[in-house]
Amino acid sequence: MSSILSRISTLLNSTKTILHLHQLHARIIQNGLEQHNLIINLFISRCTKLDAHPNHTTTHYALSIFNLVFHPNAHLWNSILKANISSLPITISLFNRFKLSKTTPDDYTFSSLIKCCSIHNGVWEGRLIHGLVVRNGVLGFVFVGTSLVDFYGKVGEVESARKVFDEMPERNVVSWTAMVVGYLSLGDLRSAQVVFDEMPWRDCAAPAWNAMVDGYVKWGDLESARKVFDEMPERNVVSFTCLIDGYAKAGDMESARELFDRAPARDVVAWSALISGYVQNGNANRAVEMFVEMCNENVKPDEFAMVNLMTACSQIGSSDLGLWVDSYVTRNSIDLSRPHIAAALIDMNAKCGNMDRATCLFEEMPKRDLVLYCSMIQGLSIHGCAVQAVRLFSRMLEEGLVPDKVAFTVLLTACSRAGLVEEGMQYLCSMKNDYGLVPSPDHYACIVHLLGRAGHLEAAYDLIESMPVEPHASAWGALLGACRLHWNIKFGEMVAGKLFQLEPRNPSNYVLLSNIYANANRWTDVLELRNRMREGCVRKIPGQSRI
DNA sequence: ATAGGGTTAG
Repeated sequence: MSSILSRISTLLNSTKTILHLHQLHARIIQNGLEQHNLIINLFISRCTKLDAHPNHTTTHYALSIFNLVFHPNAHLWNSILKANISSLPITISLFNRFKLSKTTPDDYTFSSLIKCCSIHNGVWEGRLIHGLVVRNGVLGFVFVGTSLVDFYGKVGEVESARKVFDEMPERNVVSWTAMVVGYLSLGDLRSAQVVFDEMPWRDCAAPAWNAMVDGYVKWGDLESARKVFDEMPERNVVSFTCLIDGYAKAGDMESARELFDRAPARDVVAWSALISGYVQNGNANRAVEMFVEMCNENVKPDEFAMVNLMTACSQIGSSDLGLWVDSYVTRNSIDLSRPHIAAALIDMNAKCGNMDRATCLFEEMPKRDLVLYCSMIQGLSIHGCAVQAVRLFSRMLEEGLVPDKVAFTVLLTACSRAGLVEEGMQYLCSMKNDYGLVPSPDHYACIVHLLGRAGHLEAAYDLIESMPVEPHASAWGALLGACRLHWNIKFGEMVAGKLFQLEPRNPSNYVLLSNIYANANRWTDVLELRNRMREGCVRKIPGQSRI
């Protein structure tokens, strides 16, 4: 008997696939061990380890086998709770069954339960379990106390976290770190720093140091982040990544790059911090180069890195590069069913001019959400298929999706590109009346552009004057562009006058008006404008014209 | 005799 037991447990340890699990399950039944707590426990633990990634088939499998055990012991109950930590309701109902059984929950039980509440933001459940922890006399266990500190920190009740922390009879590095992280997540940097400074064994608490660096970065205090970083006794990849990310977000790519070169190791996350920095700071070409370099150093890109690459390509807009990235994504079995990845891929194909591919991807999605629709509508509108874009918006409404501000910006831009005056005005009304959205200056600028291009300069002017929001320079700018389009001197002068007040240093406004004058052969006026431009140190930067 | 736990970058 004991030999079969040790054979099965050895086999379990080397189990890699679901097929192996099924074979072992058969063997367990053959030997009449379905009621054997230890074997079933090992089996369930193995299921949990194989279920690190989505589709919870092995978790369901584990649960079905657990349900056949008549008298599970506390170990087995704890294992099945841990296996189902990704679902709060299942965990709670299992725990209720556990309480009704003859066995009693222990410290292991409660730390799993609290962790589950903390993952799922179960504030109410967590408080309830805190009460049970006290009643069951397990509050003194370090793991239980630490889980509670972590839980209260995550749900934003840092005072409760502090209370548990202060009352803990025994604390270790992890407890202290959880307390620091709790303060940091609420932005209470001072309290975090105080706890961090009092922390014993601080030199061997890398996670706490990294959390401090990350916290200062997240709350915008790059200097303090740097200070903590420089004081660290030992820095690992994470430490470097936190700070690289901070510099990248602040637009200081030189410092980011310098740190990156100094990092002891470079994993995908470190590379991504730098690459996304280049993307966000408008240096898409550099981002693509870095991506290639990363691949050459045998660092395998994950989904996050791929989204960065696709965003960079969208900015560059090269059709060839877009096709290459598309085939790269497909070859490397990146999960296209995840909406944000599919959205990035569709957006990239659309911006790179590969509309057929974009349409194909869009139609083949099992489900289309708002973001996906917006990418597609924008793609069509960029490529002069604005009528189709507007039609797609209607289809989106038919599917029951509710448009937001971004959706309307995309839609109104499409209308203005296609010269759909009536539709545009209707959608602006619908936005206010049907969806309760307040049009932003950008939305108004779209409509002004639309009216202006169609030659309704007066209507556009009236719209700007009647805007409930502060008229943004972009609305006036759109109108001035329209005045140039129709060579209208009267409106042009009036609008330009407003713009010279709003943004006296923007050269395109001067250039537009001077074009209008030139067209009417009013060369004295052109000359006078040139002088005004020079006096105000306004210089036209080549390629920055607004039209 | 035997099994299981809390913190950590994008």
